[in-house]
Amino acid sequence: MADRADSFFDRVYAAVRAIPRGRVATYGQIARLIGVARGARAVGWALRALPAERATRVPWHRVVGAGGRISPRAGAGPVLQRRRLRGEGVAFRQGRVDLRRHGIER
DNA sequence: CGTATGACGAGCC
DNA sequence: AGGCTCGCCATAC
Repeated sequence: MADRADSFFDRVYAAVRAIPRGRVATYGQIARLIGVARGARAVGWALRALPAERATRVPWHRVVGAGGRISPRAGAGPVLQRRRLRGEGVAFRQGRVDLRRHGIER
């Protein structure tokens, strides 16, 4: 079918949807997974373009910044993200996700 | 087509 | 440790 996974955004969404429940990936890892090694920033742009945070099937909350930090941004996103992750059993250490335990494999 | 923007990231001070 | 700058990438305008 026609090409839906051809655009950069869709490739990002596909990769994010592949993150297992209870685990997290960094923007940089997503970028690498879709073949754009230095496109971490663009990954963030793609997630930002998602419809309402609650009205998407893309588990955007499983994507965090390098080191496991939740990227600060306007709105209740960060709070919701942390809440959802904790709901999946993801452990935080000083405001940061413990990537050693919940990070995806590289 | 040039400039601005942003949910990044690594390096430097 | 914490904060700032610079480089990267894909869009928006």
